[in-house]
Amino acid sequence: MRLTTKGRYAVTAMLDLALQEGKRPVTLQDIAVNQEISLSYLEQLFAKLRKSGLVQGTRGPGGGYRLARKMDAISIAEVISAVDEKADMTRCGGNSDCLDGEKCLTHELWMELSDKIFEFLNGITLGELVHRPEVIAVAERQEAVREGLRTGRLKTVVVEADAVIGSLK
Amino acid sequence: MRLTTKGRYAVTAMLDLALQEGKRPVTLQDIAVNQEISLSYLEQLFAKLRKSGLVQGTRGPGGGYRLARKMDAISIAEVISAVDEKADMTRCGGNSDCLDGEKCLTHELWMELSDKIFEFLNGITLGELVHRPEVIAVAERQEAVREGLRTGRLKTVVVEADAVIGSLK
DNA sequence: CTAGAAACTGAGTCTTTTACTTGGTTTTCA
DNA sequence: TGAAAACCAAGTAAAAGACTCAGTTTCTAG
Repeated sequence: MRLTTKGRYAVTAMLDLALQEGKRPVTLQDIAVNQEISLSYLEQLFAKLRKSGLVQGTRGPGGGYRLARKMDAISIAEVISAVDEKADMTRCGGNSDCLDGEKCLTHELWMELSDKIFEFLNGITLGELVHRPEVIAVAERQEAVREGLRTGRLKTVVVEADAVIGSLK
Repeated sequence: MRLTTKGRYAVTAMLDLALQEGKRPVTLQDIAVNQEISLSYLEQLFAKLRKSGLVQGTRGPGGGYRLARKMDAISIAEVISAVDEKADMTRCGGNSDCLDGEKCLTHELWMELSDKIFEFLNGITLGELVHRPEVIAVAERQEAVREGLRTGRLKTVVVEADAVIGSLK
């Protein structure tokens, strides 16, 4: 899971689409002006977004792009990994075939972290960002749960978490 | 908060130090061999880590690097931002002085996400990664639960996430 | 029915970042 | 005192990022 300005461009562009949901499709020209980014570069990014099934384009005048799914069903992780080159972040391909104990241990630890980051971003949707008050609240509670686990206040936290979960239903 | 292979190098190198805590200081030569990365590049990364007060080097034979603080007091976010050029991810400098409403709205949303990611990585320490992988596992389950509750698809979510992760490797 | 608006495509270039190379100096230990 | 290590700085090669140009297709508004 890489995280660069390229991913940012993709996410903000997708947010642009989300914000115009319901209206006419959004042209890349519009986004290019909004984000101060070249039209052609955007076209390249959107080619990838389209191939990943996140976005749907219609040609001709009055055309443009729309989200292919509801914004609540599109996660940040999906958007970012759509435009990222999936370079091997471990150099041992995650195959754990670098038998040099020490080396592969750190690789394993890294991948654990990497997965965690992915899960985190996979748990946030465009919809949440757009309707943000709840996002922050939920995310903060989530953080509190984790924090509690680390510091050893396990039981109270679980109780709190249950309360939170209850309130979500 | 950027996240590239450079950040990965820094984090895994710090993990190397953490794993050797208590023993003799670790030489960059060792890390270079472990991580299959050039010595001089490592030196550059460690220059930044040292300037950020994360690491402490001792010269001469028998010398090397140690963590400057306890591993539980060093967060992943600190490590990554130590080696990252803090390029402006928003292009409006976060000053919200790009008055073009639409444009700055997406910037604001992005920064909200960006802050969230930082907080997330700031809440994970080297010590956690080294000592308590269980905690992270638990946190992952938590995330999956939350996701499931929101979308109503409880069981399938974990499976899907696994599939996505798999396709990235 | 047609002119133009948009999505699509691909090749090539410039820029920035990443990663490495080289060739040092200092410090400290054995 | 010689070697092992951290430190330092300048330059280069390679990769990724961002853009330019030059088109073609598709469709719709007029």
